[in-house]
Amino acid sequence: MSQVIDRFPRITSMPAYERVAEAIEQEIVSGRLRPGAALGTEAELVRQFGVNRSTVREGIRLLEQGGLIRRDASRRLIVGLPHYERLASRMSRALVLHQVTFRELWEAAMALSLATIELSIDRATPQLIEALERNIAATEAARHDPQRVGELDGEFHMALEEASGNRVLKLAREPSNMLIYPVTELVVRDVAQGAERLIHAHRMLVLALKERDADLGRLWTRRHLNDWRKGFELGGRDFDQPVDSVLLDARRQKVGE
Amino acid sequence: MSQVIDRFPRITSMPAYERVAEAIEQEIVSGRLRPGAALGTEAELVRQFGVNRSTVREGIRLLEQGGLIRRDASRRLIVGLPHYERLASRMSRALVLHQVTFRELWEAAMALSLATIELSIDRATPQLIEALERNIAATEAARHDPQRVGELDGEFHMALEEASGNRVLKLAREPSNMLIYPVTELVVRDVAQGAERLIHAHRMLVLALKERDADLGRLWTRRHLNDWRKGFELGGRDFDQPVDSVLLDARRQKVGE
DNA sequence: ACCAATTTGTCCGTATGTATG
DNA sequence: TCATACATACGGACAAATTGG
Repeated sequence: MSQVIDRFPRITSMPAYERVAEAIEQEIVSGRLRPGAALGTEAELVRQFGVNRSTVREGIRLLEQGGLIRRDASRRLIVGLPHYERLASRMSRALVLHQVTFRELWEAAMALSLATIELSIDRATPQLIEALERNIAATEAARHDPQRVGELDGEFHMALEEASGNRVLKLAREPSNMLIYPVTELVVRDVAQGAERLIHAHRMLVLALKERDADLGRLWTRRHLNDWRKGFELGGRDFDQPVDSVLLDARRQKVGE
Repeated sequence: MSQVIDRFPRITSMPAYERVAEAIEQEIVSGRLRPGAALGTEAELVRQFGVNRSTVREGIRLLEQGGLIRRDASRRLIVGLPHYERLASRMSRALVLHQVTFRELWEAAMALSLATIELSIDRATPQLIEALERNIAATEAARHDPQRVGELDGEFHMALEEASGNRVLKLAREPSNMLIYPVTELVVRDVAQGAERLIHAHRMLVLALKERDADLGRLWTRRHLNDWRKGFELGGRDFDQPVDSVLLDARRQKVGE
């Protein structure tokens, strides 16, 4: 047995099903195949690549999982546009497997929330502010239902990210969100006045949007997240503890992936 | 044909290969199968699941793509730990397909860079500061080689993210980085004094780390990124133009994925 | 270093359920 | 309603690579 560390992947090693996947992927990322375009039947791919159906099918599975290709209602292959949520779900799963801590999640959420509110203050439309106010009203109505409050809080911040007009920011936040919001429910449940403090913070954030007051937005973003952290620690939880896979399981059941 | 929108996915619809993949995934994310653990041979999985080998293989391909399982040197299946870079690569590919603009990338990079420098100032070790200084020295030596300057700039910020001690932040930035740094080379090439300004900014960032001066760190992070933006626009490029797939192709060739 | 057993990669043929026209 | 096309799934087969004696 050789002790030498391989520097190069052996050139003969790439199986046919990987090459099939890569060939199709190249066509898509290069733009020659647009999202929504039909990829042809398996039989056609068999003919084009000159490999067996089983091989084509394995290659298809590789891309199918990443969302790069998918099947329409009649199970025909079409080029797909990888959806944010799907990728975010994989990211948060990776975060859990890497045992990141709640502190890391919280720090990242703070940075991204501050950027989100700043951009939203510049770009928020009346329609969006109205949607946020409806969300606050719904949260007030559900203030005694921690689970619903947690859900509505997630929707509030999702709408805020939408308002920022920055999809990169939204995508960067999503993995953290998927792990943080399930805990919000617990925080609201544990802390007396938790729901009220959350609602008030949301109100002040909307006020900041209306007045286009960036300082106010930053202030209440910080307070809102600090409240979350205090609630987290008041519940006897360790801020430097790795995110538990239990959280991910709960989240995945809701998403229904 | 029914015009009714389906409310529920039909329960019989999940193909056997998907159920195979999901069953294995559950074992992994729940922690019952640890990264590095052997998954058994295909024949064993055929026996356990009671399906055909082709079906097992298709299910395996689904997980293989996400990095959740991989093959060791002898092509046996083992549980893998999805690597950041792999996911970041898919994320940036999705960003390109969604035609995000350089403005969106830049705004996200700004938010994350500011957070990174703040945390790094709290947590940077002497070893790390030394590594950053070596990087600056190397950049000075290569100041007339735009490509090398671009690479070293990427390494500088990567090290800075490492110093922040926050993997979520690092992961959130990586997709933007993969699209931004290839352009840094062009910016340095176009702008006279580009390399000098870059080097000076890096020096001031290291100074901020040494003095533990957060204000200084934020100031020069902003200046550094504003420089990048000015250079981008001086090159006649449109800041609100979608990221071109050409960039991704160039990047993917370097990574060699 | 050779040999036998195991395992993966690939291929072939066929049957079945389902969607489309 | 019927016929066709297609994806899904199965069983079997063989070559190449790898392992372990």
